[in-house]
Amino acid sequence: MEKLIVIDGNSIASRAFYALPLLSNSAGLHTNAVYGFTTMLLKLIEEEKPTHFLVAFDAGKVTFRHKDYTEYKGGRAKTPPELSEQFPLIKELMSAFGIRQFELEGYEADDIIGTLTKSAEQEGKDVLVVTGDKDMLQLVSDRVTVAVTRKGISEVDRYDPAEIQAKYGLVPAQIIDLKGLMGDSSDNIPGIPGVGEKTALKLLHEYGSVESVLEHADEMKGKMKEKVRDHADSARMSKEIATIYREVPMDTDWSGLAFSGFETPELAAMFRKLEFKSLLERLDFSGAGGAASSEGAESGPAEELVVRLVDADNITDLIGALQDVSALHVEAVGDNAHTAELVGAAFHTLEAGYYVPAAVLTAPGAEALRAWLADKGAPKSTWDRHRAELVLAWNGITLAGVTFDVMLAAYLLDPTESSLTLSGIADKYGALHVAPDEAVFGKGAKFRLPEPEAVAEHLARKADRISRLDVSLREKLEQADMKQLYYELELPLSGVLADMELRGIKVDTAGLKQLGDELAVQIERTMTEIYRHAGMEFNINSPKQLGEVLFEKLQLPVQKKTKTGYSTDAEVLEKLAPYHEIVQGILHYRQLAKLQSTYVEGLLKEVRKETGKVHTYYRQTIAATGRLSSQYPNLQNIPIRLEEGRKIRKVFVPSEPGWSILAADYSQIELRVLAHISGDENLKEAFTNNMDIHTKTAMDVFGVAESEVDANMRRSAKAVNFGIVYGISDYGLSQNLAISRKEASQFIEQYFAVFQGVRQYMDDIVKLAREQGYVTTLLHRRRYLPEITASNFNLRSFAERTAMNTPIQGTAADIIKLAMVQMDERLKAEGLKSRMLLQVHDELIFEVPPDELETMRRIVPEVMEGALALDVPLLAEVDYGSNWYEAK
DNA sequence: TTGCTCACG
DNA sequence: ACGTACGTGAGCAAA
Repeated sequence: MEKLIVIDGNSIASRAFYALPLLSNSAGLHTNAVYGFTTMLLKLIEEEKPTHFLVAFDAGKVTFRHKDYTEYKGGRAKTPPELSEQFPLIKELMSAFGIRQFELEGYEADDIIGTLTKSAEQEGKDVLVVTGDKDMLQLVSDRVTVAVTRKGISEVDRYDPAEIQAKYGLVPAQIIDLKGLMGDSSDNIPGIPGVGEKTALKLLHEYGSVESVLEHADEMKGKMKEKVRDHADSARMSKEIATIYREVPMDTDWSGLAFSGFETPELAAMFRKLEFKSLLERLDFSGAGGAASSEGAESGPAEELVVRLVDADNITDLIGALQDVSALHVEAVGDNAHTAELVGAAFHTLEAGYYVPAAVLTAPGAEALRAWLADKGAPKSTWDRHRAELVLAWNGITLAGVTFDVMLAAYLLDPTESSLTLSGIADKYGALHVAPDEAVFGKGAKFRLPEPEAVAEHLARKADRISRLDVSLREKLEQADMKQLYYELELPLSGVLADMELRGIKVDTAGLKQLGDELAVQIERTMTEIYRHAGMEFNINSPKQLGEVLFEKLQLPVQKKTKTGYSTDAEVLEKLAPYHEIVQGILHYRQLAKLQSTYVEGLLKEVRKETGKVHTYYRQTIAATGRLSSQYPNLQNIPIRLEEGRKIRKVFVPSEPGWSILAADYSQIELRVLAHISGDENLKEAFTNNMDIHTKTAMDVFGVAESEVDANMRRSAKAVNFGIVYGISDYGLSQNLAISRKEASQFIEQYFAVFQGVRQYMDDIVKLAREQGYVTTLLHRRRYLPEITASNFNLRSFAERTAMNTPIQGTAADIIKLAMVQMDERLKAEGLKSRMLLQVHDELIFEVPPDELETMRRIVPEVMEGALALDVPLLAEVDYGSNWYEAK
């Protein structure tokens, strides 16, 4: 059965535009109307399964209607540029979908549609018209259904003759009479003033048409009679204008409108350009056409891909081809690379993809393959080399010789990439599609490894994509001037990290358990006290229950609300402390409970029974600024600020008796970086003279001598310095210091008066971000800030603060990463047994044998301070002890 | 899963 | 006038 869908292009585009927030891609192109249009198309294709398709657009500024009625559409607001710039995209999109579009100078889309539906009717074919305009209901017939968008674009009301009868009591042809009487303010059609839908319908039910209503004007009473008589011409003209012209001189032959598959490479490319990531994931672009695949796995006629499943008998084939392997992919199940279960590895050559299951990879017979993996001189590309190295290492296999890692490259090219998956990156950079892992393996409870052939196919395809992306991303890194950052910093660092993590850090589990026991006693005591004050028992961990106790039962004054109820965070509780004794108990309980659950119980769960060590997993591709992050366990947030928590550090001990823990941290690295990149003379001078920066700031901001700076002034100055680094706002500073906004604003003004270079930097960097769309660090690390041009104040302000902060935080990250790579080289070069264990953003932790202590106390600060030459000196302070707590 | 809270730099 | 400090991860409660 043939079925034609005709879309009123202008109408649907503007509906979509106003229904969706003003989305834009990273290039700043607005895409909301395009996106809405696309989702509507996909829905129509799926639900209606049309055999033919057409989108009609208005063309030209003057249509024949204007000749008769110059005011036509006069009241309509001008199309906003954010919408008109999307029309070319929509038209491009239609081509990519393989959908014909049509427009004709001097005619509106309505008329084209009217003409087409008329001919379809005559030929006895079915048409569905999709529009946002109810005027089109006049086209409805037994053959023609009109779908009108309702509230946004996702929902439509479908009208056939019966529906129009039910809703209006009219036949479709009477819709124009309805318009003639009631008019349409959006098109500036007057109708009869004072006649709305209700009156118009009443009149039509009685008289049937505009003409008949006018003829019978004399039968009417009072006001109505007057109105109809006075505006008879207006009504006649309005009806005429509302009537869709169905005789447009055009080809009404359907055969050119045939619609078949749409999942073409062109459409995939279009989606990538528009950054419609979810749609790229949802649709199956791997085959040449066909319907959207719900299976997700590769299906249909895919590209040529020879896949060989390797077993003990044929492994020599792969071994013989190893010199041709350019890329490999190691697959493992589990988020934590240290515990993930190895599935297998795929090896890509131009001739074939080889898949080696874990059992074969680790068994006797694969020695030559493992030797190749460990061969530094055998170059290979990977996706997430860091993870692969860890997974293989835990399976007794060494990985070396990785010369390019696609994931790391994709991260540098856009560190805020929301789907840093091979599938997502392949789509983004125009490599052939590969199904997302969830589509092959399922996720959550539905996770299941399919049969080996399917795994082989998927992993071989991944290895293929890695080798393709290798080529294109190398070039992109060069274009972005990030070659050095990549090859000399990030790529070597990934190996350094893997080494650190594999070594792990020893935990004194007995000491930790004892700490837990002591906490348990205190927690019990504190709970009892809280229940006594509350007069009831409840779950203190539940913000909901706690809120009810504090603000309903005890009637304490509500300070702040969250979107789900009362806020009970520490800031609120501090304010409530004077009102009721229970509050202090709750604060204490929170502190103890955090230590117990996160740092005692949580840490104990991560300790390996066999070695008594924890092996954190540093993530190199998470933070937008270039920092590392740490998981399983997170060793970058071990307590230090409060003494009770700081004791946790006592359980981190050297792995060998007699050794020490040595810690070195950069002093004020971010403010030193700021001094360098802003070039502020005053700030540079402060660091060159190695002054206490907060005291110096206090002296300048408050205009006092060093001897006059009291603790409070220094505290304020410190907060101002933090604020500067974060991208200052008076509100933020006022919150932090609990002062008025006005006072905060004065502080900031004073600061900028004496650090004028800093003010200049802040102004310049925001301007630069607006101009080029991104900011960079000293080592050319990049972060895009598309929202810097947003009209929404919040979004824009956030982007502006980020523009100020990212070069500072990011450059500090660059520097310590450099220090890590250099430190690793230095330890090897000097043949030291000392080991680098941890990085905590501005500090490095080592374990050191006694005979190397003096050397390390000298070398570590030397390397850290010399990692990168700035206009101000870098300073690293070092200390050591028998555990992390003592190394302060 | 999402939201809240809190640990760190 | 708008409502926020920048960057992370983990545990718990409540859907």
